[in-house]
Amino acid sequence: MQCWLFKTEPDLFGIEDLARAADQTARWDEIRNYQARNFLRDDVKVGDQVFIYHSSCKAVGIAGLAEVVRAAYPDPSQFDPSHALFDAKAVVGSPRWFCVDVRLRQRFSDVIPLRQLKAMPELAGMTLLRQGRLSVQPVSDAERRAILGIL
DNA sequence: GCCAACGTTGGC
DNA sequence: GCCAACGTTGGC
Repeated sequence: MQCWLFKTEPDLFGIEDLARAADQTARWDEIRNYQARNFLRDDVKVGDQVFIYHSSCKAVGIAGLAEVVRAAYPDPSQFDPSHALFDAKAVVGSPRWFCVDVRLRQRFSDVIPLRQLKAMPELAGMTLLRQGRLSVQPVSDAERRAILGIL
């Protein structure tokens, strides 16, 4: 079992939306970054755990935990001309962008603030803290335990 | 709103 | 393949 961190802007889609979704399950789509895409397409598997991270908002940090319930499939938004992220270069049968489905497992009573994560020596090497802009990223076992240990 | 860091595009 | 210009992310 691999663990991941997925970023999202809660003003657009946050953990509250995931909690309200049917079966608390939602498509994790609209990823348009190749490094993130490659992780989604090649490495994210059913049963993997996912920390849900809220960015660009008031309470920046980790909001909860989800689980992958469907592995990579073509992101439909790339083929939809009315969609803001429509990709004219994407070809059905040879898609560029992928998505997965996740189900909520646990909504943390409080968002774990980014500030607190930054202060933890165990997380000093974490991708989140080292690489600014990556919306799908692996979390090591030690990092996962350190984060869950906060709860 | 600012701005640093990083990714993408496109001319050559 | 280089690199300048431009666009986006995302914390503050």
